[in-house]
Amino acid sequence: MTETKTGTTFTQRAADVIKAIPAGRVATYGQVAVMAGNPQGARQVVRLLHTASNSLGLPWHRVVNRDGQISLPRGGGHEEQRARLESEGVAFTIEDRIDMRVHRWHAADTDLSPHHGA
DNA sequence: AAGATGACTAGGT
DNA sequence: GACCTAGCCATCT
Repeated sequence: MTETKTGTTFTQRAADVIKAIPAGRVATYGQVAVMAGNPQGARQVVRLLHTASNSLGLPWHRVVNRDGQISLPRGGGHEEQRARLESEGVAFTIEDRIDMRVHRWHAADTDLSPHHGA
C-alpha cells in the first residue's frame, strides 16, 4: 500500500468514508476517492465496493457515478440499488437518474441544516 | 513480466 | 447532450 505512516490505506479510508454517508444521501466514486485522500482513486473505490461491500457491510448503494446514475448493469444490481435508495427517500428522474444537486452528500452537511442553494 | 479489466472521470468533438 | 479518448491504478490472466 502506498500508506504507511498512518497505518491506514486508501482502501480503508474509502471504506470509512462510505460508511459515513447518511441514508438519503449519495456520493460519487470520485468524491469518495477525494475524501479518502486520492483524487485518482475512483477505480479503487469501485474495486472496494465490487469486492468487499457486502463483507464490510458498506452502504454500497449510496455510491453512484458522477452523472448521478447507477453504474451497475441492469440485472446486475442496478434494480436493487435503485430500490434501496428510493426506500431511503432518494428520488429518481424519468431518465433513471438522481438529482445530485439535491442528494449529493457533503461531509460537513451532515451537521448543518439543509441550506441548499441560495 | 506484459497486457487486459473495471460499479470511474475530465476534457474534447 | 451524446460519443470518443486519454488518464488513472489495484487486481487478474
